[in-house]
Amino acid sequence: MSSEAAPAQNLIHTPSAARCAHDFQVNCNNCRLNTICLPLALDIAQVEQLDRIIQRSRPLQKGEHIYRQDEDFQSVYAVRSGSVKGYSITDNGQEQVTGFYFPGEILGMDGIAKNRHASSARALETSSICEIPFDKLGELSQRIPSLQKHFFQLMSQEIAEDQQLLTLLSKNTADQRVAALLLSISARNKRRKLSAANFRLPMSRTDIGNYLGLTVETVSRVFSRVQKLGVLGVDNKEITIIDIESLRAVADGSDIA
Amino acid sequence: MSSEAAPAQNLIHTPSAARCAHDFQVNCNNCRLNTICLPLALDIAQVEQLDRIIQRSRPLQKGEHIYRQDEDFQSVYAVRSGSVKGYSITDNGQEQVTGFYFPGEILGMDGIAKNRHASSARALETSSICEIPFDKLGELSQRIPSLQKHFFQLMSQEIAEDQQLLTLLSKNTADQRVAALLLSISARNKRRKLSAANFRLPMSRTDIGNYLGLTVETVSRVFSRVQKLGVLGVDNKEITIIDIESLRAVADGSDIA
DNA sequence: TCTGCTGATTGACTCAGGTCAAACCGCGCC
DNA sequence: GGCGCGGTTTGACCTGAGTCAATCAGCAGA
Repeated sequence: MSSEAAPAQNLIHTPSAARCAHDFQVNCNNCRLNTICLPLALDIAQVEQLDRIIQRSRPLQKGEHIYRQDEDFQSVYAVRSGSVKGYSITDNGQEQVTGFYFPGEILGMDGIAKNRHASSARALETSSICEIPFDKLGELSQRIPSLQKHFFQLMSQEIAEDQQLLTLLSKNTADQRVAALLLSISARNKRRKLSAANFRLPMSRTDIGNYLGLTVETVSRVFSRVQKLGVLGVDNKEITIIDIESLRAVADGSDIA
Repeated sequence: MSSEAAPAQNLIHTPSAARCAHDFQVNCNNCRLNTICLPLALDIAQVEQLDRIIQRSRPLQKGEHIYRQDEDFQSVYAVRSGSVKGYSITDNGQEQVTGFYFPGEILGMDGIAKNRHASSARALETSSICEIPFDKLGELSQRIPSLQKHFFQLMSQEIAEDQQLLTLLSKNTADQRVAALLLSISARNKRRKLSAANFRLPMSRTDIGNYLGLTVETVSRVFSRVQKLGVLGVDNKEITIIDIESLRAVADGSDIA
């Protein structure tokens, strides 16, 4: 359902090729993310059926929107490469970051209920996205039980994760929240066979703070403090987890020695 | 999918009748909640198919569990009467209230992802519950597209609501949070054709605080303050919304005159 | 190279809500 | 009736994170 694009394939400057999926020579069967975003139980023929409904457009530039709040809901999306920020604008006009999405992850499922997107999503860096038209996915799910099950599971997972986040926000200190986010990103990197200890944060401090219910200043102070303790190396957006056990200790509030 | 039990039918003291659905003389077609928890598009025959898989057991007493965190996931549940508290226990042993469920509402969907309940649920008062075995629901959804769609929508709605709650917790003051909860309960009462202005809170102040990321003391102070302003009447758990416009003003932070 | 802009950091001060402690209330039970 | 207990309220005080402000670093464009 999503595949990391080969770097050499960036077709941004060939607009005639845009929206033509074949040019990307990518499909679910050869995508190295398919163990993450596809149900394991699908056979090759079924994956091909799914593949046929998926639309792969040109990569999005940093800041471009995938969908906007209140737009008609048509599709859910899988991140193939890059990263995405989900956010909504509240009645009184402030932004609330609702999530960060990395390769292999699905976004847009909050729009199904009302047939209108409940949030917006924009690329945090140049990103490739697979679009999955939801009505076609529904039809296909009628015929492939394991696909239906997979989507129920994906949505359930998002519910469970949001509830964990609620706990984080309502019970934990600034240090714990930031540590938990870093551990989450590290774990998601690991799942994609990337370094769990070394990564570049694609989002700004402001976005991190917004997501975690903190101000920029507090996020910045936490980074400084934890760096001083020798738990993290922080060089602007470049993060090195030096002592993951201590980071876990920070995350669950058991003060480090 | 759920029906408010006739009060006279309380069979708690006739254990032999427990687990025998017929004794409750209740089904989805005669349930006055069916416009809330069923997809509108189902015809009578389809509702009967659904009805056949639903299990209605004896009413639960206050404090009894519907399911427990980490138990095998088998079913989702609909509240027919009463009310339910969802909560989870974090790694470090504290309780986090994840939601309150009223008649017509569905709970347990966070267990689908891992096939294990991610939270626990217990009755806040004597309550009747419809149990919907999830594997059978999945099969039925294969045959009834509008039922599949309805469940996708229900889950999507829960995601969207959780994200609104995240915003509430990360951006709003204690006053705003409490006001928002009261407005939510009021609106849900209204949907069930009950009084939007007068109701009894089934949960404790502690639960409210836990749910909203506040302490009991703060919740209590907010109630006192808002009561003194003439916006609410508070008599222990009995709530009267005296001035709903002002309550809305409190909820969105625009201070009342 | 300089200039301007956006994002990150650091410090000083404030305050909303947490903590701790003491009443208080309603209710079931003896 | 009196007793005990869990839940609620209120007060006094404290603190973690927000606010405001200054500075700094990185980078794009002239």
